[in-house]
Amino acid sequence: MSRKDACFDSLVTRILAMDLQPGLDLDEASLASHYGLSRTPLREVLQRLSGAGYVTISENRGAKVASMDITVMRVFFQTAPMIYANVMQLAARCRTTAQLDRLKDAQRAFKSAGLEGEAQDMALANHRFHAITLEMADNPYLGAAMNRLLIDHTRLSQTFYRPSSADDAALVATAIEQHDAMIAAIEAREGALAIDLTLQHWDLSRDRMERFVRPDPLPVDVLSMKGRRHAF
Amino acid sequence: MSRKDACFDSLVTRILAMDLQPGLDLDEASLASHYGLSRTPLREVLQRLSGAGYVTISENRGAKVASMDITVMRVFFQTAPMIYANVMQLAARCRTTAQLDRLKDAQRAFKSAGLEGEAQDMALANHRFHAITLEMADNPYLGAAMNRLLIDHTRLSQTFYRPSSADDAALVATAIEQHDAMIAAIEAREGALAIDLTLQHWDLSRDRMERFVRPDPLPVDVLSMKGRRHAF
DNA sequence: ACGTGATTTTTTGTATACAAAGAAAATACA
DNA sequence: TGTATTTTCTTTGTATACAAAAAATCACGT
Repeated sequence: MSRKDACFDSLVTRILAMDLQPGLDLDEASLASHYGLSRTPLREVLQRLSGAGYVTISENRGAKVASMDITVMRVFFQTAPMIYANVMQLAARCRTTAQLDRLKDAQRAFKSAGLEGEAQDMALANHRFHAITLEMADNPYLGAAMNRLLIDHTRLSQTFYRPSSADDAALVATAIEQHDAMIAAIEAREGALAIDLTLQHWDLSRDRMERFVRPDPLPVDVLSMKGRRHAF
Repeated sequence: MSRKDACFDSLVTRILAMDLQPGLDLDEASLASHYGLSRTPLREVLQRLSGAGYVTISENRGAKVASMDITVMRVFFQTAPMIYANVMQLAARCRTTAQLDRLKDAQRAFKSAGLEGEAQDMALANHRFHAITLEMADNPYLGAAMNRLLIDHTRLSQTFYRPSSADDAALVATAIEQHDAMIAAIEAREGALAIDLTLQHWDLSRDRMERFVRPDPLPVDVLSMKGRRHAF
C-alpha cells in the first residue's frame, strides 16, 4: 500500500474517531511532514477526502474537518433509516460467504468493544460492521450516500454516548443482539427481515442520540419528527 | 471563478454530454495545456472528479472517464426510482421561491431542447432540471447518491435515444408534461404527489432505455416493509 | 486604550524539474 | 515467424521553488 493511501486511511480513521475534531483546521505543511510526504501528494489526499465528505476545502483557506452542527443531525435522522434499510436488503441478497465471514469478525470486534465500554472503539467497530454490509450491497449509488451517513453516524454516536449511563450500557447490549440477528438474516438471505432489523437497530441509535438533543432549546424541528420518524 | 473550477465544470459537462466517452483515457499533460493549467492543479481536479464519480483513477495508470457497462445499468435501474422519489418529496417540502424560478427556467430550456430533438441538449437540460430539485431537497446524503445516478442517467438517456423514432418523440412530449406537473407539485408543496409523478417520470426514462434485463426496483417506502417478512 | 492601516509572517496555490513506473519499440534468439 | 528480452519513450508520481493570498503583527494616530 502506498504511503499516500496510508495517509488517506489514517486521516479517515482519525476523523471518524474524532481524534481530529469537526471543524478543525488541517495544515498542509504539518500533515505532510507528519506522514512523510511532500505537500503535492498530501493536497491530493485532501481533495479525495473532500470528495468523500470527510473534509471541506475552501479556496485559499485550506481544509477543515467536516463540521457537525444541529442542522446536520436533522437531515441525518431524516435520511439514514431508508438508506441503511435498503443497503441491508441488498446485502442479504448479494453477499458472498467470504464477506459474511468478515462481517462475523467485525461483530466479534464490536462485542468486545461493547464489553470494554470505550465509545471510540465501539463507534469504529460499528462503522466497520456497516461498511461491510455496504460492500455486500455492491451498489455505488447507495454507497455514496451511506458512506456519508456513516461519517456522521460514527461521530454522533461517540458524541452522545455516556459511559457512566446504565441506560446506554443496556442499549449497547441490544445493539449487539441486533447485529447478531442481522447477520443471521443476511446469511439466510432474508431481505425483508434484514430491513426490519435494520430499522429497529437504527431506532436504537436514534433514540440514544435524540434523547440528548431533545432538551436542547435550539433544534425544535427534531421534536416534530416524532410520529413520522422516517416519513419516506 | 478560478481557472481550476472552470476546468472542473468543463470536464463535468463534457463527460455528461459524452463528448468524453465512457472509458476514455485522460492524459494529464494534454488536458493541462488545453485548460491552461500546469499538471499539479489539473491532477487535483481529476481527484475531485474521481471523488464525485465522473472518472476513475488507478495508481500509475492515470484517469479514465467512468465506464458504463451492463452491470452498472442493472444497479442503476434498481436504485434510481427510490432516490429520485425521495429527493423530489424533499424538494416539495424545502424549496424556496428563488429555486422554483430556476427550476422553471430549466424546464423552459428542456422544452426547447425537446423541440430541437438533439439528444445531448435534452439530456443536459434534463440533468439540470433534476440537479435543481436535488438542490431544493438540501440533503447531502441523498445528494451524493443522486449526483452519481444523474451521471449515468444523463449518459444512458443519450445512448438510448433514437432521434428518428416517433415513439421516442412521443416519450419526450410526455416527459415535458410530467416536468410541468412536478413543478406544480413542488410549488404547491405536495410531497406525495411529487413522489408519484417522479415515479411515473422515471418509468418513462426507464422504458426508453429498457433494452436489458432489469431487476425489481427497491421499495420506495421502506416502512411499508415492516412486518412483511416474506413479502419479497 | 482602541481602532486603523501598513508591514511582516504564515499558508495556500501553481509551475517546473526530476524520479519512477508503465507502455511501446526494437533487438536477439529459437 | 513468433516469442522473449532489452532498450527507448511516454506517462504518472513526487519534491521543491516560487507566486499569491490570507493571517498575524506592529506602528501610528486619535
